Amino acid sequence: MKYSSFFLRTTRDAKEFDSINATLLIKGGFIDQVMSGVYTILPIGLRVLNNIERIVREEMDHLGSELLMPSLSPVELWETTGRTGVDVLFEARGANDASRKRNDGRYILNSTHEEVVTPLAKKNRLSYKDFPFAVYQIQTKFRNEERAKSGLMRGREFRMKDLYSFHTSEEDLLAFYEKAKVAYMNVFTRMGLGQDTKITKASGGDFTTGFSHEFQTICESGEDIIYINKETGEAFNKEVAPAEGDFTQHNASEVGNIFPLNTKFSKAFDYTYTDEQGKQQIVYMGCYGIGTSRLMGVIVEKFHDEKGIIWPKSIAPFTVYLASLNTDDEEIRKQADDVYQELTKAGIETLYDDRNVAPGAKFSDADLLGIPYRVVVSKKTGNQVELKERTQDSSLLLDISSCIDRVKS
RNA sequence: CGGGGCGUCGAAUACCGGCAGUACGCAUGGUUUGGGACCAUGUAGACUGGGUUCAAUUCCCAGCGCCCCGACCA
Repeated sequence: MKYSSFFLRTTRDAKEFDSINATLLIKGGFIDQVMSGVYTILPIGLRVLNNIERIVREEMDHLGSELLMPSLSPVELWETTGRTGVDVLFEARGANDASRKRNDGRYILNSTHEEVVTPLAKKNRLSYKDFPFAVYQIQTKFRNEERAKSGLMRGREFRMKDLYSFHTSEEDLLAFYEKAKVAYMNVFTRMGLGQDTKITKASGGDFTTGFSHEFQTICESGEDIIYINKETGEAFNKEVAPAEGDFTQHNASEVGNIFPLNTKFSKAFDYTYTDEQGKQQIVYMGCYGIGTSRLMGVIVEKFHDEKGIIWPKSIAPFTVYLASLNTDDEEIRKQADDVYQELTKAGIETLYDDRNVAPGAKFSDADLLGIPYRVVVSKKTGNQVELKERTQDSSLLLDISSCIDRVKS
């Protein structure tokens, strides 16, 4: 991708926002605020989000089948489960519904999808032979947070992966629940968050009288407080923290949350299956969420320095930032074009800064954007290139082929 | 949802009851090119509605929006 034709604009003098992720993502042109808690994901930001969601997909495909449910649903479904009173729900109606005297103009902008997925499953999974099964989606969710804040950490519209599992017994549900924990940790580990992400006991909230489990990433700007038992390593959300024991306290941000729903929604929708004896039995369900856009914010909070973002290689928007200096020199321009071709041919995703701007502007953009490798072509580099990692201060002068080998290794 | 603050060129800010300023960006020309270069010229701005006043961007009221603190966060 050539910088000059990419829809990307960084700013030098953006003001400081209430969180590091908001400041760096806005300065770097990853996101643009449309209103409180609502952001456009700009092209370079979308590359990151897509990478995050690709990893989530790869892990979730082991658990269930991907589908896509709608953002809009009829309010009647929510009346069935009694969740219309939840105050984060956005209600929507057609602009002309009132004047047309229609009374079917009430919709919910879905904040989660139990109300959609349970009737769906009930349509075609009715025999014990059909169980267990699970479906998931990655989709935009709406929650009317009373106070949106901290950039991507707490928006009113955000991206989420939500998976729903269906079982013939509580034991089977719990077995799947443990498999989901493993898959979740794989996701966070692949993004560099494995060490600092704790499976945390939390309240079951509206869903269950028992515990749910949150995946909490220890993070200064996190909105939650968790306690970790020094002896056992067990983690607890503040809301369920036990009084006994020796604990360390941490700020943390919730990147995932899983609930054993048991029969809450199957009862509401009267979802039963036929067992081997021909009898009707109630279905057991679980739900499992990962906030993918929030993950993007948390990763920035975890991985940055005074110069900008430091993306983990697995989700970086590009692998290489290619900067050609001395762009008015025809020969160097041509050499940089060739290096760009070579990198691209080698399958390395490259942002080629071909702009006619001062070298410092290119270096600071490379740092701010957090791309893992920086490759420089200039009159100093001769017929070689200079390779520098984002995390290191020193650079190496290399032939293009050994540069490619290093980047790919 | 309680409390507070703020709305000024594209973004950031300043001053002011009487011609709205700065540096950034953007445009044009020239000089530059290893850590956000420089010169010249140009470009563009007072959230909306009402009130007070000879005169309102400035003071008052309302609305809308944004931000911060707290509560909330299935």
